[in-house]
Amino acid sequence: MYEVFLSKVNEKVSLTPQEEAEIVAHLTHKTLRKRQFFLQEGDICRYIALVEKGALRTYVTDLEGHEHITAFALEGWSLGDLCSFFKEEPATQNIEALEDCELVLISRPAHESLLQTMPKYETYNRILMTEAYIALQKRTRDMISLSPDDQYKAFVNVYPNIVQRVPQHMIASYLGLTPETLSRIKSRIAQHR
Amino acid sequence: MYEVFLSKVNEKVSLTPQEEAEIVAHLTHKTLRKRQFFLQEGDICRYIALVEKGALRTYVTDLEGHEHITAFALEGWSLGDLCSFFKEEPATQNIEALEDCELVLISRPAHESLLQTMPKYETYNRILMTEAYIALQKRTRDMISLSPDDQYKAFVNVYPNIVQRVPQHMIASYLGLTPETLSRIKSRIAQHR
DNA sequence: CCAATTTCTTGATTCAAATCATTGGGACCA
DNA sequence: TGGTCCCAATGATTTGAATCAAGAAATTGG
Repeated sequence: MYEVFLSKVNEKVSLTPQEEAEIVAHLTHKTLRKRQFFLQEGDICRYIALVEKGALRTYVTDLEGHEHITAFALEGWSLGDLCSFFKEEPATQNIEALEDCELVLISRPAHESLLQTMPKYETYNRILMTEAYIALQKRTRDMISLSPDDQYKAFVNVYPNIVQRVPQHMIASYLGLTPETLSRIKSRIAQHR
Repeated sequence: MYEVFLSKVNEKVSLTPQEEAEIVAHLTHKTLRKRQFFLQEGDICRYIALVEKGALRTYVTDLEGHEHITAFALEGWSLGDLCSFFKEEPATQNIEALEDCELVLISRPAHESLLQTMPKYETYNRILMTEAYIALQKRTRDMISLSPDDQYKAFVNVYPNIVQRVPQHMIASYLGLTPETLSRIKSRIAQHR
């Protein structure tokens, strides 16, 4: 039931069976139906989730009430409003299931406890955060320096599986475009080959 | 000479004098003249820097050769192309001094050595990366959801000291605008009060 | 299986920012 | 002192994406 989580940790630091058991003892499990929310703006994010199965989207709402998707998450990806989780402030992000989902959760107390008692867990988190930062920096760079066409091409290359599973207008939202513009970009790209 | 670095670490984990000495033994010092580069695209980023004094900008170059500033750094801020630093790949970022600078450097071997031998250093890094990730996420959210006017206002509120020290066209570049547009935004904001 | 809803595409129009172009103000220096 | 360079401000024009609008295709649910 917690294989995906453990295999993620084992990718970075190798755990003994005892350590695996210790971690599992701190985890809980949750299922979500399509369109259910894992987190809503204004609530406090009490858990970080890892996706065992399914797909979700994270989005924020701007002053005019428009939604902007900031992230997708598929199997093996982590989720949560870190700012809200660590500072116990109201979340600014919404996280919604796009398909029926199986999640593994870790609460703040469980997280802190593991950090205290298991150096490998802290190492895992340091590496995880470093990689997440690098990935986000890369995405920010692409947003800034690529044309919409190239952004879409990059997106398709990096996340071909998401393109299959997520409606086009959500990908448009993620890329900061209207659905119409993305549609035109696609036909433009199709032309030039 | 290394007070700024040590005080940054001490903010997150409190060090004994011995630990402070151990860290300092792994650091080096560097001065940079205005317009000198700390890092150039294509080079491998061998050091992470902390700014003791001065100001720098990080920028990337797009396919058409246009520069896009992705970050500024003032006293107490950290710098470097993390992707290049950890993977020993050519850097995609350029880091240039905007004023004469004093930097404290840590090399990859020194960093790894401290991670191995000093749990507090690992804890410091985990917290640092987590905060950096949260801050970058916030910036990305603002880029996506705020109007250019609000983005500029937010920038001025968060970094009033940068506005003083950095030419306007660089702030425009950071915000993803042309200098002309930023100039108009400023006069628009001045009108409405 | 069919009706309802959602999703995608395509066209016409509008609008905001980029681009192009000019001006004026300092700073620095011979 | 006059000249050059750099920077900011402003005006005129162009351009590319958003918006508005409509219809076709696909999915969903009863």
